[in-house]
Amino acid sequence: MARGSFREQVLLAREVAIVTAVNRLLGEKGFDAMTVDAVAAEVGIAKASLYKHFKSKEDLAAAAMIGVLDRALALIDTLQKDPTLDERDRLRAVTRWTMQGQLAGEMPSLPAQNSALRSALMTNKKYLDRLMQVSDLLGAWIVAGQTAGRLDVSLPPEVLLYTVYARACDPVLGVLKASTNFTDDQIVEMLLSTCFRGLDGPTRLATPSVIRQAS
Amino acid sequence: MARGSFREQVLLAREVAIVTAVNRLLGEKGFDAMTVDAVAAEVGIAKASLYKHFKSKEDLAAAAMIGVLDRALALIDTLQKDPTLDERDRLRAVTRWTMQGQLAGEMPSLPAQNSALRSALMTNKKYLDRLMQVSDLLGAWIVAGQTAGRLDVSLPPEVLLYTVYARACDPVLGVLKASTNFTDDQIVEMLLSTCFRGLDGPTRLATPSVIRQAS
DNA sequence: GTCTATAAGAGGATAGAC
DNA sequence: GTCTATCCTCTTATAGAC
Repeated sequence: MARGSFREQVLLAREVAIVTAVNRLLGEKGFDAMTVDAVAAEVGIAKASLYKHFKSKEDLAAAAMIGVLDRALALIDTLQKDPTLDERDRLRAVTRWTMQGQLAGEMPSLPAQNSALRSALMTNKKYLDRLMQVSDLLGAWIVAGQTAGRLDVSLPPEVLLYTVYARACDPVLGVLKASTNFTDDQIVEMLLSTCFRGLDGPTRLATPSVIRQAS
Repeated sequence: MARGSFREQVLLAREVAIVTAVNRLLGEKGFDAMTVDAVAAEVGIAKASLYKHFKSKEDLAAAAMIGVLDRALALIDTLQKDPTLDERDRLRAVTRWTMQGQLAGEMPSLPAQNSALRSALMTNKKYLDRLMQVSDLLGAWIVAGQTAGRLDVSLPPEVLLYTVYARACDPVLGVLKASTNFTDDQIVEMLLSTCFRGLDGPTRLATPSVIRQAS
């Protein structure tokens, strides 16, 4: 291994450390409340050094999001290969992973409102590529699950997809963790229940009059 | 009506105008992104004048939240009196109102993370009073609904309560509004379905093994 | 109570030496 | 690439005249 390669590895390790810190802080405080100073402090380097690796705060967040999507793609791939699971089981497993990550403080939560961050992400090819990959894969599961009658066919697939996505930033997780004595696992299983089975009791009512329409 | 009373009415009207503006901006941008300058501009007064009415930005947000809770209490009272509705219907109606308010941009969305705002709210007696009133009333409906088998009895009442609360800041509403052609009413009815009936298809699976535990 | 002007401080980003 | 020191902008909050 050449000397240049070693140096590169050191730099790569530093970037990994930066993204890890960003990931944690983004999960803990959200994008707005996270300061670049805090990231630099957690990594143990000067703020100016951060800007040699990433050109803006939005870039930092984008790197963290790309990491999450990469992990999601790896999980999806693993689930895809398990023949004992149907599509609903797989979607549930991804949702569970999402919730567990949030409770562990490793899931960067990006307010859907933020415009500066959103526009940065929407022009980030690496991010968009992975987001579309995830959406395509999950979307295929959803449609298959609906066809098999395991997922609600009266709802457009996008609605199911976005509902699953939203579990990554569901505030109920944090509120339950802070105000009750349930374990993380119990919280996750309960919210998986509200997500997939809903709040209704066992008495199923008539099919809702949801009207399908072009999206 | 005395002159002093007239002056007071003018001031009251001004405060109402301020809270209305805060409400709108809080719904549109959230607490962090809302600036006091923007509020002053929307009301049409100087920023310093704002601070004669409310002593801090947190106070502004608290006033808006109190207004929302007052409206919620009024709605709950109306629903309470309607004998044609069962508890689940009432909970659904409150959830629908919540979603409609968010889509109309009138529902201030407060990130559950924000500490400065949270601590300000937690020491605001008027806010806490109303929040507890709402929670008690909705909690009673939930327990009654569970007893009647209309709401999932395998979940603790708090989980149902917080899940309903979370619909006031569900990002799925905004995403669907921005990326599809569904009408507001369609979006609301679809998300009411995901909330109460869940994502599962008509084939109900075995009762989930959610373990009740002290909260 | 309303205004103009400004203090006070946080936070994103950069200059320039090494 | 890393550091220290600094700039600059934005935002909350207040001083002081009217």
